[in-house]
Amino acid sequence: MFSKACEYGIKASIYIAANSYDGVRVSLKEIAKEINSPEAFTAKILQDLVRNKLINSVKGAYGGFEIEKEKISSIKLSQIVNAIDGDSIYQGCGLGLDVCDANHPCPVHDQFKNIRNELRYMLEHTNLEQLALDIKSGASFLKI
Amino acid sequence: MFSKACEYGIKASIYIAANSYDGVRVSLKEIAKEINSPEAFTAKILQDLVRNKLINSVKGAYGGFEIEKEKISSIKLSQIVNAIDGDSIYQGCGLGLDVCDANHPCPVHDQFKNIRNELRYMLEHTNLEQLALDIKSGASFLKI
DNA sequence: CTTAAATAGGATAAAAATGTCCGAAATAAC
DNA sequence: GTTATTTCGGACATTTTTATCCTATTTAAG
Repeated sequence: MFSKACEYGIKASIYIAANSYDGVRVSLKEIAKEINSPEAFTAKILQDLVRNKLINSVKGAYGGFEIEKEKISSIKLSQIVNAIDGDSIYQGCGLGLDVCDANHPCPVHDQFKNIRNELRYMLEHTNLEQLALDIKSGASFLKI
Repeated sequence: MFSKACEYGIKASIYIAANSYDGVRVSLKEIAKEINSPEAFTAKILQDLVRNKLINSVKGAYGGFEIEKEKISSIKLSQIVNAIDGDSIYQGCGLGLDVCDANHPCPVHDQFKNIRNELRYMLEHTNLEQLALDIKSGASFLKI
């Protein structure tokens, strides 16, 4: 469904959010360990999220990544997916046609429209706070 | 959502079904042209579908690909997707966890469960006949 | 039997995604 | 100021996906 990069990006964001909730800044090393991802590759993805202003980074000793507390509940999964994978998951035709709309539908246009819309709705209405709280309470997991 | 291979496989199957409906066998060359796909790559995918007994092939002059008429309505999209991309689209965790179930859910387990189930239901309940008839009537398109 | 047309399948190539390495820059602590 | 720590960013490497090429095999037609 998502690229590996996007999976790592989502998990990293949730981990950062869960810690920022307690005012704790976390390092790349810690993030990669806690979400079980390759460190250097994760660094690239975090850079991307920083450039998209979804997370903040602080260089140097005692630096790391964080999200402003007030912002945590306003960041939607869709923003993370969009920053990393783009919008092809919403926009694109299920069978890869360049043009695919009601006037010129691919064979599965209608069937996919529903599913894509639900996926879009879900991603646009799920925010980092919900997900971070479940991690903090132990109701959900980022690895194994 | 699907791999290119799977997109080509679905489109090719629909094109073959639409022609088999009229008792016409079609060649690789014709298929690739009509679904706008690279010929040699499409050949590999068709071989795969033949090995999975979803379509039949006939070698030699006047050969090509076809689907038994009675079988067209019984072939579900899910069978084609399964033959090419495997079942990761149904089974896999949305965030790539090796283990992700109700007891040990990833942060988006519940949200994805619904969407994956709807996708699965749709693929398991959409058959080649429906899709082929729309192509024949001009209600849907395989290219451009 | 010969020829032309077609799929089968192995080997190879190109492109994209994933992953690694290393030096530069920034920052806190001493 | 020096040092240790940490992100940034460019270059490179590996793996997977996508795509191509070429030969063998099969089959209908003449």
